[in-house]
Amino acid sequence: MTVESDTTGRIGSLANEVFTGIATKWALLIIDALGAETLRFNQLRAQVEGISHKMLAQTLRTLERDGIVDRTAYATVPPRVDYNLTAAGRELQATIHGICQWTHHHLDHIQAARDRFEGRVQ
Amino acid sequence: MTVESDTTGRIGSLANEVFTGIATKWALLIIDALGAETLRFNQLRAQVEGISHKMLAQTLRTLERDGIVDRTAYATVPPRVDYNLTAAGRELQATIHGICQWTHHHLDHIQAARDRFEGRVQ
DNA sequence: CTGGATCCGTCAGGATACTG
DNA sequence: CAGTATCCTGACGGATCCAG
Repeated sequence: MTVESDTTGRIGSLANEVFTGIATKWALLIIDALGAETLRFNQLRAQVEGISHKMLAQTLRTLERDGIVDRTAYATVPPRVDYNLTAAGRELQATIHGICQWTHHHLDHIQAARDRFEGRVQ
Repeated sequence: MTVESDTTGRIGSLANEVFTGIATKWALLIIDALGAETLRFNQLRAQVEGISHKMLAQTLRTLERDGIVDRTAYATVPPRVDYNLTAAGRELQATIHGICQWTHHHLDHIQAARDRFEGRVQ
């Protein structure tokens, strides 16, 4: 429905690009973590299990660019930067949180499915 | 409950492993596609834009193993295999569909945020 | 038509060091 | 503390061929 805009930008490719950006382990975990409260860089690093310094910075940058995460830097020393979700980001977080909840609630179910699968494949 | 399975007893690692499996572009798109209707292999291939033969088969396998996707093969010739979501899978699909919807609804918002960001970074 | 198996290039992403 | 830049390895994932 009315997808073709101009010569340069196909909306479809933008959608794919954006989706590719958030359909990532780290992006999803970061967004979910920010759902609870505003966090600073190293607080996020501690909260998102196993994420590296580089990936956190990199992912936060694209999330900020796409208007999902809001970044506010204070000119203090040492510097202090707060990250929180934008209005759009909070909407997204609500659904993402559902995935995390689902994973948590179905762990035993999944374990059983795996055992069944293993026996099935011999 | 049902945590004490292996020597390590790390339920956290299972959760992380499962989450890593579904927090993927292809997995999310496949699950969302199956939300609408039962689909066959090549129907899925056509529906999930840009997915390769290999990744479709591979992702479907792990989704089946984790009890998210149900696979039913008919012993006909040529063979015919139907994929659909399990009960747990449908729960998951509901939240995943929210992400797809979000992406679709916020495209203009994102585009504006990008433009703003570009100007901001000089 | 479904779905392995193999080869192979690309790049995501970790480790490290450096700046403000 | 926050963020960037560089190097380098492993795996993700595409293309292709083979099988039931």
